[in-house]
Amino acid sequence: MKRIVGARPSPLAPEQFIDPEFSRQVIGWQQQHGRHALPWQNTRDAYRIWLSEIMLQQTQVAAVIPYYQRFLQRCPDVSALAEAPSEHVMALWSGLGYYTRARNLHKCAQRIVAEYGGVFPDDPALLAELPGIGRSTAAAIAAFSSGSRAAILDGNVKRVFARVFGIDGYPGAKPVEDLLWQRAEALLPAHGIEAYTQGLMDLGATLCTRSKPVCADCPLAARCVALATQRVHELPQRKPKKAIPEKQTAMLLVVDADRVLLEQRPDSGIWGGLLSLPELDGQRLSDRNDGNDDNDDNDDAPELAAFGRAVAPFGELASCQALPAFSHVFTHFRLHIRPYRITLARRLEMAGQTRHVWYRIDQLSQAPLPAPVRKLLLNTLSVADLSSVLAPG
DNA sequence: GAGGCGTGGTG
DNA sequence: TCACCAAGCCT
Repeated sequence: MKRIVGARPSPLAPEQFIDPEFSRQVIGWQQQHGRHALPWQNTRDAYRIWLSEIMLQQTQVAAVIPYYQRFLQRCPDVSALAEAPSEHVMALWSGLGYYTRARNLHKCAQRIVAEYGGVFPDDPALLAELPGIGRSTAAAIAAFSSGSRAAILDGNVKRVFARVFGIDGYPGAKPVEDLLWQRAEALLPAHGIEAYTQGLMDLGATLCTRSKPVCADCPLAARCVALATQRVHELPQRKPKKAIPEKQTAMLLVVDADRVLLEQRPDSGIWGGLLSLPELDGQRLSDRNDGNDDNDDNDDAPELAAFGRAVAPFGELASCQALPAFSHVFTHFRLHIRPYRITLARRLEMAGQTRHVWYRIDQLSQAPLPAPVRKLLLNTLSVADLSSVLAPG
């Protein structure tokens, strides 16, 4: 860091927090008790480290591991990923959630090839300019792949710092987050950034957990403000929560011979860029505040004519059968889904460009589907339709 | 700067 | 059954 000659440190300058003992304790603990055998460890391959960091954003280790290994099999390096069709990338991500990550991952791979000759830069500031890589993820990638000295500040670190230093307030609030970044920068070790960075993550994931933290085993217990003041359970302060809205939609399960009708969703919005079932116009994500629960199929069920109009571009409606309704809860709203099984008298050729596709039922496992839609299709199409595909003649 | 964006596990 | 949680980034 540059220093203007003659300038004196302000009262809150990072120098105030320099504390070599802190990183020594974290590093020592990590080497003895931290995690050393995760699939993305013991490598300096920036591609593998980057992929793991993106998958791990807001996602737990156990959920990531199978996706990570399958992804690496199909796309073993950044060139393979850059050249892969977008639909393959989305299919590999299908079920992991936060699908903008997958589209940004693909874009990022193409930029690494085009702008950096397929080699990830070491500089965290350059990494942070790439799509899907923010300040913290850039620092993690740089630290693990090239030993660059840069600070991370993810949920684990925020929780550890809030407790060890007794920091009040919601860590997502700007002033609190600024303070946390200041600490994170100031506490960086002169050497051993890899073990230190991994150690902070491991502490947060295995000891300093949100509920039931194992303070007895913590290397920072002796200096932990929250432990000393019996405030471990109330730090970090939670985000103030609001009631989530209720929304509903009618999904159309249109089957014809060995195919089911799917629709590509817009890139922005829920399930962006995935394939999903067509939804009834006017029902899609419309607000609904009548307080009814799931299985009141009759109250405001769509008219039969509405189904006929919805499928008109694809065929002539023969019959329509309501399937069991269910709900799916997102971070920010609850979606009530009413699925309907549609049978066509005859299928029409699709005219012009369309976001719709007749997808082979026996290929659905390859399709980039939202998790609840995949479940619905699996449950509904289990035997009858698959047998029509598999049976000869 | 607040809100949008998924999913599976857990108590 | 349900509320809450888990390695953030983008607009």
